[in-house]
Amino acid sequence: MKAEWDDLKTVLAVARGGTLAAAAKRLGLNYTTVARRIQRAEAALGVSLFHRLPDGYRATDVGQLVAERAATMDQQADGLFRALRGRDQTLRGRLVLTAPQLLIGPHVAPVLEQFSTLHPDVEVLLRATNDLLDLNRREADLAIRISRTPGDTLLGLRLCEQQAASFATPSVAERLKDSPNAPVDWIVYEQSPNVPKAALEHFPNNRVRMVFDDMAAMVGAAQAGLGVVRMPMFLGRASVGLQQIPVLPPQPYADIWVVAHRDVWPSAKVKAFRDLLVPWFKASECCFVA
Amino acid sequence: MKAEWDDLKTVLAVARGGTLAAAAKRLGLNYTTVARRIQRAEAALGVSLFHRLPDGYRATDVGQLVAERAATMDQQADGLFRALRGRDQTLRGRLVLTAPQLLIGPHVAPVLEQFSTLHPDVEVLLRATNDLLDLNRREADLAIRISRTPGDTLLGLRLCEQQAASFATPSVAERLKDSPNAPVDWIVYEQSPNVPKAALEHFPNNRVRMVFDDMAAMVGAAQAGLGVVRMPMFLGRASVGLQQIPVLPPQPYADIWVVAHRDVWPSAKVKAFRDLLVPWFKASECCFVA
DNA sequence: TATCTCACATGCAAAAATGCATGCATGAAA
DNA sequence: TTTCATGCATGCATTTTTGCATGTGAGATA
Repeated sequence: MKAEWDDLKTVLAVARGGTLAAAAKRLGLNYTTVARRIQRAEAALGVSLFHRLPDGYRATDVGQLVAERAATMDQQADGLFRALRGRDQTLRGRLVLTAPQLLIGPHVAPVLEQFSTLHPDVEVLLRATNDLLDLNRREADLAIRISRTPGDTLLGLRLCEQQAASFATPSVAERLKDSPNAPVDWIVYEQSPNVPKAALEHFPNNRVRMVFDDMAAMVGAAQAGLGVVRMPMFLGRASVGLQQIPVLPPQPYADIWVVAHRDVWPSAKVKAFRDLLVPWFKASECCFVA
Repeated sequence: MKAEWDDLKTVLAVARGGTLAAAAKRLGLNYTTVARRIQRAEAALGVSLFHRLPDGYRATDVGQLVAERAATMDQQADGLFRALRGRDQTLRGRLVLTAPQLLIGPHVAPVLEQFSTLHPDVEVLLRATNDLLDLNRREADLAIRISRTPGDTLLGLRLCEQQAASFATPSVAERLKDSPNAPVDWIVYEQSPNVPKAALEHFPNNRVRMVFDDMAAMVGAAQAGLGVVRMPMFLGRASVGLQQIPVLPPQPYADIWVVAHRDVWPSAKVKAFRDLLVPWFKASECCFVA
């Protein structure tokens, strides 16, 4: 009959995670604690909320109902925390950023250094991932994304346009120049697993040699001389041992955006970071296009 | 960075109550605990939520914001708990009723006895008050009310119509009969502090002798011979030492309703109680009208 | 069949939250 | 002025909650 809201939150986490361990991880608790909170909630409500299965907890009908309501409470709480971050005008405390791994080294790190020098009391936490972290759930305050759409509830600024081209080792380039009709070996990205159409114009003899699901690995494969990779200009130029080859003429690629939830956008820390990021990318625009 | 939802709930309670003690009472906690939760919330959010004033806690702007969001979370939680009660099909556990004090003795108690005999595993908690308990907030499952409107989000059944009339002691009645033109002394209710208009037709010589804010006290005053009281038929008839007098002919009075929140309405316990209550009032309708 | 992993239950010790008693400040009443 | 009531802060003992270590059972793998 006592602490109820936190128990509801716990029920939601277990319903979402499917196991005690997953829920505990998300909540930052030990799974034992989660198990006991579920027990307590069930005792307090007088109903069973989960089926105990060998491979985890599955919500009962009632559990589902509770989880749904708790989910809307969760949205409210998220909205509140976002609003609080948004009106935070201090330049102290933590700022959570996320950016694609491959963009960070060459083009974000310098901004990070500037920022931390200018605002030494801000602790920057950088999540380097291609996953789209949920800015609604405050998984990050600010995201740098390579994408054609900034999002729905999000605000964004386009940092710069981008182009993609074909890159390979000098030896591969040499071979291509010597025998233009020899087949071109491609290493392609899982999400667009075909030879780019524009390549077919001048080099009709193409074939897919490998399909990768990770761009960093593709860079490595290209560096090892396994074939040609279509990648953003900035990446090919920043990868030692690779050079642009004329198989694929420079073509439009998804732009680079900085986005944040509209609630969080006005926060001083977020604004301060944007204020460094935007001119930096404007200045280095030439790295991204031919 | 840990337990947050319960702290939000606490912030809401303090913002509503104005003092730690009031919030603690509502939450069923010691006020010390409430104070510490507020501290914790302020530390976690890094902002001040309340002004510490000599006469209590007053929310800051941010505190207000937090309280508002927490209020909508609270509504969600209430909705959830109501939904859970509504789908509870057991005839065990607690059932919370509320009814006007004066109606309980003569006309609700017999139903209570029937009910507890039929369903011995249900623990009935009766809140005897004229306050309109908030059925949205689950202050009661089921309410018996004397009112012209069942409410907005509530469902209701009209148990019976009612009439009011004038009552006094036999000696007062005697005096009236002997000298019809002598002034009639009224004890009136604060909420309609005038002599009923219908009384003026046959007895033009009326005056307000006293104004009371409590109907039970008015019954007592009438029994002590202080004057004439307009009251519901059932009450006058059930009060020893009082008799109906012809000053005020029977006139319509607010009906008696049984109401519950629409979410809670289908609960087995609520339904079982209604199923006894409705026929009982139908059978005793004659007590309420002339 | 033996072994490994995963998910969970349970007992116990550490950590945290809670309640109580006491003391202080303010404003109202005697 | 003194006294009382209200509202809150703080120190300390108790209760509750939490985390860790260990053990169990189901299913996959060798």
